[in-house]
Amino acid sequence: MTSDPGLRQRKKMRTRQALIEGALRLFAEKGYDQTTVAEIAATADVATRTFFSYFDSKDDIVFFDDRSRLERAVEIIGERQPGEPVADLLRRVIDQSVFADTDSELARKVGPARTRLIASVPALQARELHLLFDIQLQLTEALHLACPELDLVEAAAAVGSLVGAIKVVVAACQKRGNRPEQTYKAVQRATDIAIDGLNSLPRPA
Amino acid sequence: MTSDPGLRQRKKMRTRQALIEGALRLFAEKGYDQTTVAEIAATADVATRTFFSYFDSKDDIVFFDDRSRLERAVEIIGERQPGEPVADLLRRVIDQSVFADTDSELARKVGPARTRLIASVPALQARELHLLFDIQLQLTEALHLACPELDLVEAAAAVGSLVGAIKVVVAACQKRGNRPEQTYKAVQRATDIAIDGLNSLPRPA
DNA sequence: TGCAAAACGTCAATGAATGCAAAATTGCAT
DNA sequence: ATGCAATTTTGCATTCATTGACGTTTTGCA
Repeated sequence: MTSDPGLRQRKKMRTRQALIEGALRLFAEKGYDQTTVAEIAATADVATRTFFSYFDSKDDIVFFDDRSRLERAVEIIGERQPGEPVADLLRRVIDQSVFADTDSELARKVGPARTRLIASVPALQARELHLLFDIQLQLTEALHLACPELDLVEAAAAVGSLVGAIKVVVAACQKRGNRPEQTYKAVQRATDIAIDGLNSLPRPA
Repeated sequence: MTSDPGLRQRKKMRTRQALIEGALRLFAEKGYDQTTVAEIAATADVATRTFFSYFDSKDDIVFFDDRSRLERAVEIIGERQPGEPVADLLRRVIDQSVFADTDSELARKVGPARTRLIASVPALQARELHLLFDIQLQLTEALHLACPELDLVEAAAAVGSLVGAIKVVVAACQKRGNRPEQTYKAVQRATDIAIDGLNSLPRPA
């Protein structure tokens, strides 16, 4: 399958790619709300209707690589070393699927611009949170499978606690306008807090 | 201000209430997607256009009491007893603002039906997650203010970790079709895990 | 080459959301 | 009670995402 994309598939890939690049370029140039689906379709020389056979909605196109990120994460969980502590495993998941650039050069190219875009468009924020939520449910299943010592509730709590801590911390950093480096440190701190628990926080003087 | 709503305000309140009740009734009867804003407006005897001066969007009306829940939560955080452990404080916040019914009888009346509705409509799920995210940022600020021993990152991690664990656990329970009672127990467990940290989870055999 | 499936495009319709200016209501002062 | 000013409500037009139905074109394969 990977060896034989076939003309048909290759063509679809190219169109898909063209739509993504066109969309992100337009979003950057004119803003998300000011860009219509028709315009996006035009950049790839397809009909407006066709756009919707590639993406379910206008906002979907911004998250084109979510699926591959999730797959990588599930893969990492599946490769858990027997006896490896859950905390260690999840640390690796975060590092390699959230921070690592996806294989595609495309993802690398748009990375920071996309982050800014999402942060500035409420509709995209909502979409991202929804996708992330779904991802967490799938990670929960994967974790439950890979760690027989965890019941489903424990797996869900582990995933939710870690991802939740990171997500809110990142948002708080962005809101305050932190540099990426500081934000990265904050993520490490958030991870530690989730792993060590709220009781590990500093006590009142 | 509470003593003198004035005819104008009272009328607005009644219209608002009528819109909410009409909308939720229609959503329950015909489903969310099958209900148009025009129909909702009709149940309250106002023009379609007027709906949008009461709510920013069709999905907004489902979350009519979010604001008051948030306000209660912030209030509770503000009343923190000096020296009270963060974990205890946040436990109370969860109990009293998430589970407790809001003051309004309306919220109580629609409670369970609304939960089912949101779970079944993707657009509402996304909206809920977005609102919840925003709420978490505000709780982070409140917590940071009430607990000087916590820096902003720590406060954000605390809120995100706890809320994240609970949210994912609840979803996992619903997905599996658990009874409300089991789900409630699972929330307690999720809370404990967030507070004690992922390292408190059972180790592999 | 020729057929069946897959993809694309055209057309039309629905419905959310918004801007605008006119019409109706209400609060308040005279 | 009357009238003015502020606030709301409304009707209307418009834009745009999204979807369904259906005919046309391409591509894969026998």
